[in-house]
Amino acid sequence: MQVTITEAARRKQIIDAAVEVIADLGYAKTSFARIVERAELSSTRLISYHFADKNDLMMAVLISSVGTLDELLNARLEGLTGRAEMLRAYIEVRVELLRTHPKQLRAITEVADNHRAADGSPMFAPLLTDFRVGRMERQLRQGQREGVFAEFDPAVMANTISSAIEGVARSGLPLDGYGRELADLFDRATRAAAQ
Amino acid sequence: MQVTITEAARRKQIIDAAVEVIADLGYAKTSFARIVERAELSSTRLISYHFADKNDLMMAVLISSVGTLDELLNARLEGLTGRAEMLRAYIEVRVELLRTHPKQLRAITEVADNHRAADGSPMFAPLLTDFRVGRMERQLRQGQREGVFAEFDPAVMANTISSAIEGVARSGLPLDGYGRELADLFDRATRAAAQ
Amino acid sequence: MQVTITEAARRKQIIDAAVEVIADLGYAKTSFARIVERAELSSTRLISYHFADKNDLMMAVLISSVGTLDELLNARLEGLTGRAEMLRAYIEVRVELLRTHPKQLRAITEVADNHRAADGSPMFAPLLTDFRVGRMERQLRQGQREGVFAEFDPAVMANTISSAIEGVARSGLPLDGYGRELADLFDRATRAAAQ
Amino acid sequence: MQVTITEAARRKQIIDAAVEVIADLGYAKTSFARIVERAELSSTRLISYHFADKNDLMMAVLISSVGTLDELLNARLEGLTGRAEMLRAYIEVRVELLRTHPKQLRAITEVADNHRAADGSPMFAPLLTDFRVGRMERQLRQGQREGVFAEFDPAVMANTISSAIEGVARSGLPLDGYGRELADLFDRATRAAAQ
DNA sequence: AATGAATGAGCGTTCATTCAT
DNA sequence: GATGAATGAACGCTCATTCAT
Repeated sequence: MQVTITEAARRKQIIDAAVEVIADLGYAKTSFARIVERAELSSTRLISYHFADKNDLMMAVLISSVGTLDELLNARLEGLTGRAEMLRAYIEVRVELLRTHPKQLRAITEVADNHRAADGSPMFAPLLTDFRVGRMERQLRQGQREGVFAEFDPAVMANTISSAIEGVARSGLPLDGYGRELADLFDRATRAAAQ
Repeated sequence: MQVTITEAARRKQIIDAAVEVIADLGYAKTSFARIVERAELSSTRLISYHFADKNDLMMAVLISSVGTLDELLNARLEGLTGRAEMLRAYIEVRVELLRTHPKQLRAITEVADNHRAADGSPMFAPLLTDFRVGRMERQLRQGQREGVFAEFDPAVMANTISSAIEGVARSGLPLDGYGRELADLFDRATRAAAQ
Repeated sequence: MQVTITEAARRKQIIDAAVEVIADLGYAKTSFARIVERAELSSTRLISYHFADKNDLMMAVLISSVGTLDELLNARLEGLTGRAEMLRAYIEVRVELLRTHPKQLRAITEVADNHRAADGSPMFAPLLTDFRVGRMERQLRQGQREGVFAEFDPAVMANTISSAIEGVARSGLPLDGYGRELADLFDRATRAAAQ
Repeated sequence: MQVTITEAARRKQIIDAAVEVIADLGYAKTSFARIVERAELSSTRLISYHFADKNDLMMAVLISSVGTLDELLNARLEGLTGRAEMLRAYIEVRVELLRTHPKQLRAITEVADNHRAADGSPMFAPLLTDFRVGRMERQLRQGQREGVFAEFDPAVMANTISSAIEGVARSGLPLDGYGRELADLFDRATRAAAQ
């Protein structure tokens, strides 16, 4: 059961089509049939062949999209040292990703919000939230210790920043300037008084 | 043609069951069959009898939930005069509603985010967003004119506040103190320098 | 259970709406719901109240339409004596009815052709055909005895004339002149050689 | 994408069963369930697997039936040269087909007459009529130019012949001799005076 | 003379998945 | 590495009809 090059390419093709369908139609209207149309495959059988089940495919979509974006994000943030500087950069890059990778971002949200177990419990949302928010919370807490940031609940602040960024797409507002504006906003909200 | 008492009661029964199912299972897993189970009706036929189609039911769910919550919200905000005071109260009440009306709030989000036309375009989300955000944006703009609020983009700020509130549920954080913390956060982010 | 004026009026209202729906949508797409829309009634319940079942309504549609048209037809034919003259007039009037009563004619055809018992056997078609064709066949036979018509199978001729008239609507050809042309055609086909 | 042997056989099996059901029960009472019974398939799902939707199946029924019969018809008519001779042969063969292929003929009529778009407009009838009648009209017109046929409106005559043939089945009359009788009839109706 | 409320059965269609090559 | 063929279950929706006033 070795993974050949073709196998990997096929999986990527299917995942990419799934990302597009999810971004365009939303999770609820996404089906194997729609993905097959988008990827111009012969039948849904091919998806079942390469992925154990729908859950497996959705996980792959999530891993692929999150992986791609986190890699870009990390590349853009490396080398930054100051906490406030990092926060600003993080927000601006996240908003910038909306312009360069809107489909992946939509797909991540759709899958995380809507993919559930049979009993209705969300499968990926908690992990994803922990992943994103947990990291930021630690940064904020460290910044408070360093005296860069004011007193506030780091968990609430981290979650608020995360939600604010997710909310950018929903707003339909023009993206130019949005990142800077948002960075300014959270700078005011976090900055220690006598910086 | 005219709405009888029995008819209204049945509709309410179905809508309430729908709200619960949507809140518990999410929009994608909600079906007439699940609603029938929850409401202990005889068959899905009864839903089709009282609502033209799925779209009609979802609209009713939205109108019912938004109406209930907005009524409560307005009751709690009336009599407040200062812009900053109003903003604080708005945020705290919205968070408080999460404790008292979690199902309605979840249902609103689920339906607004996921109910779409056949081509995938959202049907209710834009209206709902305009409604909520537009009102707040006008308040912020007025506050800036009055010198209560600092310089910032009111559209971005309104959208950020709205997103932040919607993100509370997702966080899974304890609600006590969350409202106050969030109010403090946006107070710092909006307040004019000469406080 | 006396038949009041209102009762009769209501039945007529429903029958007329049914005729229109059948003519417009065809028998297969006709339902109580569509008739209710057309007649602007409150619910299908009203149809079930005035007619025992679908079969009863369809019978009423047929009786009403056939009755109306036969009355007109007979009025136009009375006083004619010559067999050939009568045949010509019959054909021309039948074609003329297409212009003045297209809906009734379509409804008759639709119901006669498509309304069936549960086992698929037609319910009205044979009677209607017998009624129309039988009468004409007797006229033709009499004309042959009188030496006005040539030798031909009267049953086949009667059925052919009937079919030809029914086929006018299907042709989509302009009606002016069609009746005369058809009358000429069957005059040539029936006329004795040395008239 | 490509049509396999099994696929073609299955489609044929379903189409043939559909033809029988339509011929026996009529279009309005035909459903996937009835076809499944006739073809002894496992479930209606199998029909949906092989045909995009009901419309697709009906089109296939029409194409299959019309194709089969036209092939037979053309084979029987080839080699004939005289216009009058051709007309006679055409009519007689069409009537003969009623004996050998009654189900296909009924199915064609049922589908053409009753299959409609959502708004009630017929989907196949106009094309089918044009196809059949148009061809005959051209033959008649040519015959007139050649002096074989008398003066008459070729469009009306073509439509009348077509209707007369369609009306044979409806008559319930014995078929032996019917074809010849009908051919004689239209021979008299079309033949030029100087025969 | 009419209505409100409800219903069982059936419709065509779509879902992700599986068997057998 | 891929496919053809098929499937059980569920979907939202419409049908004519009935019960109880």
